[in-house]
Amino acid sequence: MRLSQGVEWGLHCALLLAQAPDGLAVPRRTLAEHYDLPEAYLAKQLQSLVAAGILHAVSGPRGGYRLARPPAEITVLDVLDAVEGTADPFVCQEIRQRGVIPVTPEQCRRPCAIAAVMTRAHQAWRASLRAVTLAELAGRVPRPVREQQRARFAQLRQSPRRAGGPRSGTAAAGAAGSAHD
Amino acid sequence: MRLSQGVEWGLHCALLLAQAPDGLAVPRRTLAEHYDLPEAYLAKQLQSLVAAGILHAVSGPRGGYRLARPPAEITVLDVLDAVEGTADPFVCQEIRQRGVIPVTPEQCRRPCAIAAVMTRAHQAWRASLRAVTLAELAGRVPRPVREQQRARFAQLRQSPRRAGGPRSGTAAAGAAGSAHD
DNA sequence: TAATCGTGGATATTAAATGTCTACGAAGGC
DNA sequence: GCCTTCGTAGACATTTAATATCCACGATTA
Repeated sequence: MRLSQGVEWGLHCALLLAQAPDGLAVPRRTLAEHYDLPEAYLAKQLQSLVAAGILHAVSGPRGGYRLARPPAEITVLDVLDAVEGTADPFVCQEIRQRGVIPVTPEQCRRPCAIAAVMTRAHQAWRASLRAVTLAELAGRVPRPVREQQRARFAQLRQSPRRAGGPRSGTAAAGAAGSAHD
Repeated sequence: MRLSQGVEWGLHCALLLAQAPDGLAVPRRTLAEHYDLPEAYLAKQLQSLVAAGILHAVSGPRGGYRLARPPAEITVLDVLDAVEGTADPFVCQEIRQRGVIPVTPEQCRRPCAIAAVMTRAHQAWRASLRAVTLAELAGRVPRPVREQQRARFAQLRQSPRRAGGPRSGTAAAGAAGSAHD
């Protein structure tokens, strides 16, 4: 059992957008560069978040992605459900009914105890993720990291192209110990 | 994210063994027929349970599998860990450190909040599974199903071969509404 | 000694995750 | 109106894991 990469990508991108000023749209390329992710594949993951109503996509110049609602109203579970789906990782195949001597459907009115236990565990997992919002996560971002991001967003507002700034000029400064999250 | 079939197989087989009398060993073929599972692949899953110290394998004629310890001392989590491993389904790739402006390792002394949230959820999931033992699950098996199994185990003790009994003779009776779990 | 078992490894098959590419439509600036 | 910057949608290719099968081998018992 393993969660796809899209979960980490989606959570980090959503968390980054949660720290963007008001309604600023962040282009996909900027997000991809920020975390060194394949832009084309990231597009797929972000589409899921848009379809789920977590992100809002803006077309055209100065376009990009922004949160569809306040960070305090988006839980980690919301992002998980959008990227991974809401299905229980345990899929009961009812092998009780398949054997040499199959259980009759009447005896299966109540789902088998095993499936019940697995479902309860899944609910506990979901409840834990539902208890945390993007706003709370944003509050835990270290101050220096947050300020670095603020500068990045400012750049974005001024020059619509090459959101990371001139690559050659900032290479030295970037390697000197800047931070993001 | 999805759990492998082996989880359901392992849980059902362990639950069945939990209902077997004292130290009776149940051959793999019997288990496979009981749930209509591919015997060769089931062997792989059972090996994991043996390696984890949950099952004990007995070689030779009258051999098979039995629980390595009392059902009350085997939790659902034990089986899950044996079959699926104990790894967190969320693997943090620390994409914070990979971007155009990487976060310095010093700023990552504390694991990123996102990973922390995911880990906590995983712990909640595990705690939920750890709270249930095979003995408790066995107690929830319907009475008629349990008695059917008792008869099956008795057959096993008497005739070492063809644990399911003569296939042709029991076909009609088997379809008439017998039960197992 | 022969028959019944489980073990371990090699191998094939299938499904899903991962990643890329291209044509297209939407929206703003000139 | 036209062009550029964007996201969208779908068709692919690639990689990895799950699923499954098979066989030679050792252990055990009648």
